[in-house]
Amino acid sequence: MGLRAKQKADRSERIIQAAAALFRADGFDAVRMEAIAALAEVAAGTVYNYFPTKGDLLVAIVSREVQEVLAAGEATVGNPPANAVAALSQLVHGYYDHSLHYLSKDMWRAAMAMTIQAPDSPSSQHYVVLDSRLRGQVVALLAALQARGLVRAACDPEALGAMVFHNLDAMFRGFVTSDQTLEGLRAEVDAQHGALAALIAL
Amino acid sequence: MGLRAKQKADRSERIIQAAAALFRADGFDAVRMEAIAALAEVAAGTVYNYFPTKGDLLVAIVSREVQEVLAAGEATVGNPPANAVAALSQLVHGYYDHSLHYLSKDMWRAAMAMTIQAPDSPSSQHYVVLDSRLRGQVVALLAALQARGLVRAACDPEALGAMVFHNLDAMFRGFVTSDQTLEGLRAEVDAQHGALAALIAL
DNA sequence: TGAAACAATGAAGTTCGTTCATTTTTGAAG
DNA sequence: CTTCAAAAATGAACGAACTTCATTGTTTCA
Repeated sequence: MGLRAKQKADRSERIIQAAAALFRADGFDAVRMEAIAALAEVAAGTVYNYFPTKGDLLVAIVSREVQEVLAAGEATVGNPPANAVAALSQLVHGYYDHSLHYLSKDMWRAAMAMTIQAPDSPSSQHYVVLDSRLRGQVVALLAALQARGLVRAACDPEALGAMVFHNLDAMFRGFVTSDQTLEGLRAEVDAQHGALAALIAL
Repeated sequence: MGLRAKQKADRSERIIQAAAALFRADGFDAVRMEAIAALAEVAAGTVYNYFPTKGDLLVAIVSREVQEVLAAGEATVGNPPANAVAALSQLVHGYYDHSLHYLSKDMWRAAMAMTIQAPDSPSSQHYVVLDSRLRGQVVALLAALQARGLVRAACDPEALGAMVFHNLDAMFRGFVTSDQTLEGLRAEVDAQHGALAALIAL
């Protein structure tokens, strides 16, 4: 890697770190691009050579977050607890417990709002891909449980997985748009998964 | 009703109508408050005597939409088809088929985005109330079906109703953020409700 | 060493939602 | 009918920050 490429990687990383720190501290809307540039020790215009819009900067951080929970989720899907509720809990708690590692509630709200309002922008499409990867993981978990005889054969993992994921997503949206705690969120989904498991578990 | 009150009602209605027409035609973001005021034949400042922000104007239109589908849904809840899938279909198709009556996809996206990004604003809280009324109606339908012996007694209508509603909501979000047709949307949820009914119906 | 390609710089522009001092209209009392 | 206080309408001007782009600087390679 030549000098130019190294500098590019360095700057990109510094910009992301600066943005993440400021977004968390002051809120997405309150942070000016100038401030990010200053903390990253570049000029404002330079930020735009790396991230086309302020929103792309946010999505880059979200992406990091989601990649990590996806990787952690692989372990659960590959070797799930021998119980439908416990397996779902393990996967979902993994998602939720890491959700505030890089991001704040405010940042999640900004990312979600952007994705809904401008679904055709490249960064929104990136977000949608991450979302469907998470959905795929829930589906895969249900399928794995079914293969192990822990979920009725009559269940459709694709349809039920989608429902479960949509529910997770809605609960998470409720979490980031209120002052609910992580404990409260976990308790709420666990209750729902208990109700569902009564129907699908063997 | 005195002249002053009548004029107030008149102007409020004219402003809503003007906003609805322009939002549909040109998209929420593209419409300037000046244009709404001009079409309603008032001054820009006057609009703000009736609606505190541009977003409130949008939520007022959404509110009208939701009030109407809630009223229509009452009929289904009070006298549901004698079959879980048919009952859910009837209720949900009522929601979906009316969703583009006053609003466009773009307007739904704008309303959803606002509500997520600024959940504490009065108009967002209004939106949340409407949302939970809809959720309550789905729960009430499941409870009604259960009372008629069409759904297993072991099911928890509260938990399952919430899951079903969150799923409806997610599918609708997918609809308004893509070029999916209403037919496509209906088919998708019907498939999921079929999968669910296999588990909960008697 | 020189020049072409690539990247950084940072000051200025643009665009609307919103505000508010001023003017106009309304309603009721004398 | 007149007066006047309260309510409402008016529309010009503001403000704020994301993004652009002409200019300047740096790296690469023959």
